[in-house]
Amino acid sequence: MSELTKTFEPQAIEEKWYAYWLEQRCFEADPASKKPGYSIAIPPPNVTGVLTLGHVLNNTIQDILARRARMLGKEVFWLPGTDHAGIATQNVVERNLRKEGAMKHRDELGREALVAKIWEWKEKYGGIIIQQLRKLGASCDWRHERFTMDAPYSRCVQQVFVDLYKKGLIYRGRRMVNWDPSALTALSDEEVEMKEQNGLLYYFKVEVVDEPGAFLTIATTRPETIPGDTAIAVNPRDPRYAHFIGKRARRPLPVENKALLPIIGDEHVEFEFGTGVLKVTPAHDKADFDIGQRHALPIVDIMHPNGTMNDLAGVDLAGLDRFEARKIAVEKLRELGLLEKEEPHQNKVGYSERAQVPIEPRLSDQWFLKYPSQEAARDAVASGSISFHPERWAKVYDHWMGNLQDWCISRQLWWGHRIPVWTRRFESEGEAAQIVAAWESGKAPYSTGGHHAVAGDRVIVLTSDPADAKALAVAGFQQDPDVLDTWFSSWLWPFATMGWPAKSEMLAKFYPTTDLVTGPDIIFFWVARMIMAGFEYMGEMPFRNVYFTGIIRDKQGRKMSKSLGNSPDPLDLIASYGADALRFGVMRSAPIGQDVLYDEKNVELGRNFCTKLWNACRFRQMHGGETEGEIDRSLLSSDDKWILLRLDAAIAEVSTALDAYRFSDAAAALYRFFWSEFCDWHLEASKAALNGTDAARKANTLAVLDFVLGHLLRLFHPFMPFVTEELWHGLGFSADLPEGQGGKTILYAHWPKPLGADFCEHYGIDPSDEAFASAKHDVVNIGRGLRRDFNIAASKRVAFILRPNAPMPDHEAAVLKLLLNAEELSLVDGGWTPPRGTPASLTPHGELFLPLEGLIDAGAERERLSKEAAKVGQELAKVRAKLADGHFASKVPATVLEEHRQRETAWAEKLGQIQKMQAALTEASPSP
RNA sequence: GCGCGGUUAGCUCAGUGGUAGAGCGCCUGCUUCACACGCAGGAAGUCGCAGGUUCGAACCCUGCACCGCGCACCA
Repeated sequence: MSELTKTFEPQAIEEKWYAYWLEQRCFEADPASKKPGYSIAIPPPNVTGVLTLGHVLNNTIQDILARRARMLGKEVFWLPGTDHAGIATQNVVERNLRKEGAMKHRDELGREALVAKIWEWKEKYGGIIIQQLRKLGASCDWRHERFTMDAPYSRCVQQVFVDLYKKGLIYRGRRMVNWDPSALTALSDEEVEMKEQNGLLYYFKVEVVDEPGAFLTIATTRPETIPGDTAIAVNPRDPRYAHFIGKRARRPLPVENKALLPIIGDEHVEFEFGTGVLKVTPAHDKADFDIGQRHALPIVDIMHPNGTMNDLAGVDLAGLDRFEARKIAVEKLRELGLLEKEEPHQNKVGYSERAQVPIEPRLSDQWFLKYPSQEAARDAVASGSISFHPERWAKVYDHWMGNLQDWCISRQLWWGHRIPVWTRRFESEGEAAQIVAAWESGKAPYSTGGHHAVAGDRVIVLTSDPADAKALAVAGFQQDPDVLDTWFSSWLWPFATMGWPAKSEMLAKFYPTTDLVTGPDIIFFWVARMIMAGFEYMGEMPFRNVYFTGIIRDKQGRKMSKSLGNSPDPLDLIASYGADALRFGVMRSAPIGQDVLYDEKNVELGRNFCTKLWNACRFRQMHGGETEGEIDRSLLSSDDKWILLRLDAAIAEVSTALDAYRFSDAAAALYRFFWSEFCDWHLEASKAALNGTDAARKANTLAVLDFVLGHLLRLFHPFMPFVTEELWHGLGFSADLPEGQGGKTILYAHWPKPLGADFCEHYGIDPSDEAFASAKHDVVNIGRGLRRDFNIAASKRVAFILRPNAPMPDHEAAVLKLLLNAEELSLVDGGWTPPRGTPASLTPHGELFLPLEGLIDAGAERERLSKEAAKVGQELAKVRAKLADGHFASKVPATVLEEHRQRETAWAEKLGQIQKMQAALTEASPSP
């Protein structure tokens, strides 16, 4: 037991204990343990990332879950790691290389050199966020840190690709995809964010050449794509236009190629929108592409991949950016006299989630996946086998699962898992078949587990074995240049990190994981896909519970962002307030299922709270004595019993809240119990005995304090690991405990159980004891109220007189005296009459008087009493009115009726008392 | 358009049928021997609006308004 310093300095103890925990190997999970397993796989942060408040929220929750599970006797495995985050990481490194002048464009470096540069960068900076998590106190098993591009992990990814291909679920196809013209890659539907745009709707007319003099007016938001139009469509049921179907119209742009377009009928066209006439651009719009397919229309692609117009767009537009081209196209239409009007129009445009540029629908060859194990994945959540918190996200999940679109998994990037597909074109189909036949009877240029297929004169080989690459190259095969969507690797996270495809002992012990803590924004990207992968490859769900955090916003409710500068650095906050303060502050303000409005005030509150805890423990320590002495039931005061009952309630409340993932409720319960109940009442009350002369009573009071603190520190530990560990040792709680139960560290101290009936019986604690102590609190509050009403400074020590309803033991009265800051508290019997006009108030323990020794201000007392009488009279009238209502008396449940009657009695008694005092006052000094 | 949240004190939020709550902020007093990162007090709310159910509604039902977020191929 070392002496606690006067002020709490978090920085010193944080470092000390984290090092201690690592050295003692406290976070290391043993798959051979007999204890029940508990596991969490961290949502791997982007390897380029730095810690944000979002990470703080997310990882604090995981740490609370992990630490509590440890205290509950589980074998805990919290798996840490990072994600290679394809586009984001490649962007960051490319930007840095350009800034350094190392390159202007990635083509200068070439694929291999750039990827090498990114690895270099990753080795140098990729550990930052991991180090930061340690500062926060995260109790991860660092021996198992994983990265989604570790060699074994990469192999898992490619093996899954090969397997899904063999199952016919992965295919290559020429389809409309979401094209990011800035990153020059395809994206999945989920990576496209729809944004409201204030744009213009342009009305222009086209001449119907087969009906001289007839024109059709078309409304479009994208006039720059006119050169790519290959038809005009109307709804065949539209009487205005049906008769034009089959005729031809002249496309106005490009001016040098005014092609004739067929007018076709298609149900897709809405009557009401615009003019009801649609220009069809199969190469640049998904819906138009579908129409094109239905009508076998040609596809004219008028754009380069980077979003600039190509030669097919015509001389006026070629080379221009698509938005610049829009302006020019409009000008041209105006010059041609074909532009009728333009009107403001609000529409939604897909943006690349990352690059924040508008997506261009583009026809390209990509790899697609039909999701596996859809049914099992959907059922698991619908049936509650996997439970979502808050539950409402299950509905969102279910809706998405019911409308699954094939997943575009190829990306035209360099950083990521290379698609494990090699192809070679042969002279003829015959030669291809011959080669393959030779492989089938002899030696193929790839290892077992690989797979090949023939498509005409092309032979395709899939293999996940990195050693095969050379052999295939020698055999003249070329690997697909694309990489896989990052999420195609992260969806394997819960098992690819634990040794899969081997049947590892980690998997046996810790799969499925227990809890997943993540944001609802990646419910489709990650959560849903992990569930499908889990069922497909492990035959089982990847996790049992999913807790969705809110999003951290600033005080004004805006998302945190670098550009707004409203995103504080958690490390700065830890430096100035301490990690425990940050954790507790954030958790206290993060209600389940709601966004968190971040305010530094919350961290300040956390800091104040840690300091208060520190000082309460110092207070205990300053009174010396033995740690955790025997509690003698015969010496328990009502305050002791009260705080034990409150502790019991707090244990239950905190445990229930944590079981239900209601972290802010648990934090609030801890706050209330410690501050309002323990410090404000019990600690203050205990001073009577601690500063008294009765040594036995003092020792017993300390024993109770220790009992409560010992439980309190354990309840707090998951929220505030550092300060609780320091105090645990500082107060000597670790001294007598076995190593695995709190002796070495509070980490393994048992999570408190509700005290229970046996405990209460053993110590002679009865629920009525709680009432007795609460009644004492009332006496104190009323006494302080009297002081206030008569303007007696809190520091001025006055005498109080109590006429108790029942005998009041000396040690109980001593507490009242102390809390009233009274010079003296005299107990008088029923026969005693106060000097006339003495301020008095009825308390649950009897009448309390404040004798003012001739200083009575009769006017003030009269005023006070009449104010109080009015208030009490009002309450009494309210409850009487209810009771007088016949409906009420006849319909209300007996308990409620009884409660109202008691209330009536209480108010009536109170009023009678006040009236008696008023009468006494009048006798003393008749009102003027 | 459909769906999901939300609307309670100046701010952030608890409160799911029976006497409106907490933290912060504000105001007053206090350096009282653990803590001024503190202590003791105080002011402050027609519980978004309108109906309905009920003896009784912040709470249940219906409708509406406003805020936020998803989903959806109206160009």
